[in-house]
Amino acid sequence: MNSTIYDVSRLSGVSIATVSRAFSNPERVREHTRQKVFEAAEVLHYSPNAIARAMARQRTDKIAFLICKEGATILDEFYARICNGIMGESNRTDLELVISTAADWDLTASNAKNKQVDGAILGGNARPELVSELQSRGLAVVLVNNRMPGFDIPCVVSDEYGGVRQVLEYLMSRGHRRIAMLAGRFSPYILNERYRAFLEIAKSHGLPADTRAIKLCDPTVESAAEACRELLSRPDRPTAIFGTNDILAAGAMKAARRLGLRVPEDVAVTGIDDTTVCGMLEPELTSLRIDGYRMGELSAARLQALLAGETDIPQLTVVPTELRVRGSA
Amino acid sequence: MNSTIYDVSRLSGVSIATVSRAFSNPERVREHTRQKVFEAAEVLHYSPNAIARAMARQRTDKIAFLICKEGATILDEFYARICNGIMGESNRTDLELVISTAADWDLTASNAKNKQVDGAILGGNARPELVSELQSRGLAVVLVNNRMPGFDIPCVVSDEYGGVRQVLEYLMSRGHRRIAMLAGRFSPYILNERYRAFLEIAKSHGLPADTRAIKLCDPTVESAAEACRELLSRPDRPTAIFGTNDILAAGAMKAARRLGLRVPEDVAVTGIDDTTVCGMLEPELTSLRIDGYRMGELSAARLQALLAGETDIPQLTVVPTELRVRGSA
DNA sequence: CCCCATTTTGTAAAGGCTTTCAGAATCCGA
DNA sequence: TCGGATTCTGAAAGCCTTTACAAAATGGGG
Repeated sequence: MNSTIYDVSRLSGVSIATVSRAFSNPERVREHTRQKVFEAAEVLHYSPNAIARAMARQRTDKIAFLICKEGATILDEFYARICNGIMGESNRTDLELVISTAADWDLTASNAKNKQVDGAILGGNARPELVSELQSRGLAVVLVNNRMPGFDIPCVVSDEYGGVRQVLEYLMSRGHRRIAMLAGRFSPYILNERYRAFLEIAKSHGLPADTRAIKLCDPTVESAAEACRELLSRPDRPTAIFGTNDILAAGAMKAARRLGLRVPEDVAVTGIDDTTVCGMLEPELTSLRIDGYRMGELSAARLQALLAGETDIPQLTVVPTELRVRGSA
Repeated sequence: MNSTIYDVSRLSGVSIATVSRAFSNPERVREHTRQKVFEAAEVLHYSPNAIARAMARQRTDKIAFLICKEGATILDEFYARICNGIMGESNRTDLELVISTAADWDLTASNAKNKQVDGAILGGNARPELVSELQSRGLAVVLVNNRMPGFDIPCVVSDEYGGVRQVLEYLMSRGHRRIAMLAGRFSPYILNERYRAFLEIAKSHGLPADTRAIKLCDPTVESAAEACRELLSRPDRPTAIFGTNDILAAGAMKAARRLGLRVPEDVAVTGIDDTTVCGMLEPELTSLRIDGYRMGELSAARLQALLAGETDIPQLTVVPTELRVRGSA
């Protein structure tokens, strides 16, 4: 069906070894010969068979993006952005990408083995055992939106601490002093970073921010609305609610409206992620942009570097955030 | 590193051919022998090498999902759902999935050739030439959320006509007579289906629905809000706005609010897709659920059937819709 | 014009599995 | 117990590249 290296060899009058080199190590074949080879290839519509190549090279040029997150997947806009970034970068470096959920890989070890990939990017709350398992199998591994102390592994994260500061300083600049954080139970890493940052920064600015100022809730609109109702019913009602993502912030806005409070006049609301929903809410939601696309790109680049055997790969890459001010705060 | 079929052969005392059969055609090897093989495999942590298998079989068990849509990708929640469905199904049937945008495949034919896949699912507005190209290359092709008359190809779509009817009949049951459709410039197929359905159904129910009742806009919140402003400023203002997706509906709600109109009292609003944003809007958005996940599953199943050489594969599969009534209408 | 150092090219052996074909083992009825 | 029909198993030929290793060609300097 498709022509092979032999066909090209025959037509161009050189050996298959030379054809092979013309394609994968052009500089190792003389200009004139290379020309002939490419012409023949052109005529025959030849292009190297990736499978055979993988077979011979013992390398697939294929990587996996594993989303380690209960329930959610690519449906989470933030992860979809990361995914997009990975796709962009891997496309650029000619790596093939397979996307999967960690669950799929955990279930059947055999399955995991079958998907022959050279490396994997683990997004979110990856289990350390999974990392060990993969590394011990000789795979290159990179973490995105997570860190794993004690592991020798490149991580790509956003500047959670700085981001929280941006939000808080903005709110303070608008005169807010009673600021509450509505924290979703996300992956431990993210939850912890934002929680800690909030307390530290609030404290350092002399805000009355003990742990009572932080309210945990499940990562759904309803749970957030419910939790926020409680917050807004306190005698010393907060003047600003800082949702740790846009969904929670939307829940906060709902709660406010149900209580007859106006946003942002009576209570300001901010989110994190800057998802598309921000522009659909009324008022539009002020949100901290986390550059998921860039995080994806960078993690793919790190993995690529790992595969290329580069040394001195940064163990930690931090992507800056940016506050997008809109009507809600 | 990894053990091979030879290791298993040696340890179990049978030939590699038998080991191979034990794994891919278990019924063709005697119970007793099979047992021995599996035990040895267990001990050696052997599992067949997918690359080598693909090489020998001349088949990759790998399929591609191509999103044919300018700009948007997996970031579009609806497509993410389709994608999820495809992932679920292909996981079930042990097919590997690569996700890509049509743009990536168009750019370099060579590239497309390199990704050796057995088949492809084209989502959205695929170019007929791309289909011909792929089919002529011997790939199995399936269309999802699109149809292509004149092509011999299975298509999986949602019941656009029925869905539009559900929405209109619901609105009419609530007493609405002046209903306007806010139609986004999506893929020609979808736009046309919804447009036509609206006109036919409205007409058949004696609604004053000429083409003036349909307003086209770009698929963004702002464009929708702008278009809707015009609709709502007419002397015979519509009492209901039927957005052809949730983003447009959100835009309609914005426009209404800007004009001081209450939703749903002064103007009812409905959307399509039932995306997560519905629950975040205030009031919550009544929307027509299109089962993207199911569409994905079914298209993967069709592709699988095609690959399995099955005959009598339905050329058209229609997935039913369901109206989710919430506060906005 | 020869010789040695360099490039360039070719030969042949993997790489791990599937599958055809033929021979070996097994089963069944008589 | 024997013959023939079945079912199992094994040897070997691919599948398409890459890559030592070795041979051939090329280029310069003397």
